Amino acid sequence: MRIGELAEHAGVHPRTVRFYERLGLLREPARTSSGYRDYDDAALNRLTFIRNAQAAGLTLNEIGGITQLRDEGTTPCAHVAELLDTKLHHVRHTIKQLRTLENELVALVDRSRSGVRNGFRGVEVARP
Amino acid sequence: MRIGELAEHAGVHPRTVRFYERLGLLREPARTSSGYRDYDDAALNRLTFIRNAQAAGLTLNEIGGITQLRDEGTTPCAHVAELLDTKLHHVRHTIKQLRTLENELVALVDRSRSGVRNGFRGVEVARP
DNA sequence: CTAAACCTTCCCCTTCAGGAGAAGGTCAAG
DNA sequence: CTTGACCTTCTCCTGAAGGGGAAGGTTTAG
Repeated sequence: MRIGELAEHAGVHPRTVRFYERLGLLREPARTSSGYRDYDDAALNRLTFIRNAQAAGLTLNEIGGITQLRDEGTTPCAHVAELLDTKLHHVRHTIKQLRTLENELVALVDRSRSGVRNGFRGVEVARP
Repeated sequence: MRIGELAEHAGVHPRTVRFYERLGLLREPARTSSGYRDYDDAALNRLTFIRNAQAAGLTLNEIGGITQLRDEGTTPCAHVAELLDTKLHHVRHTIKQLRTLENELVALVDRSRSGVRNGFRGVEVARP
């Protein structure tokens, strides 16, 4: 498929696809005889992964590290393994924090809905 | 208190305090005779509010909207409730994404570990 | 065949959330 | 009184994640 189709499937702009390619997040695709980028489904999978990881709060840089690792199929360096492990701990920590935040938001929404005058002041003392 | 003390209490850099002031998130404080910013506890409360709201996923712009409404005296409970509700949905979505990412990372860490054990250490890899 | 709708590369612009450094004034301790 | 830590304004820089338009080539529908 061409870049426009790929982009539409993933819900991004074609520019973004080229941008990711430039960053090394997407591999350079095949080209048609006229020079157009020609993608397969694997590219769509990867683009979707990038979007999901990004939505989860990873930077493109971090995502690049992970996809590179996936590409290589093996992780030759213990240093990289440590890095991944650190990232995993970080992700788990973030999940915990977000759960706490979720509860606080529920409480805040309830309070401001029920017309409490100080409804949003609670945010001031909330500790995310 | 002076800007350094305020900043330290809130865990930010003095530059950040001035930055928030410039954006209108913090009101211009009193000044000492020599021109130093002179903050009271209300400023610390507000700065803490900004940090918490930011941690909750609000942009500085959104936070500015809230604080401005608060300054005007109107109690925008409905508006804030809506904002918080949107953020709540966002947080829940992010948690889901992070769970997926967690699984992905677990798999990568496993592979990474077994790769090291299987003697692929000699393969050189660029440090991410 | 022609026009619209794609695609290409190139290079500069934008927004967000600050950070850096310069050049100078002030305050507290020794 | 001097030194170091802190403060002031000013202007510019960074980095992340793209967006925009120019100038041109390609494809496809009518």
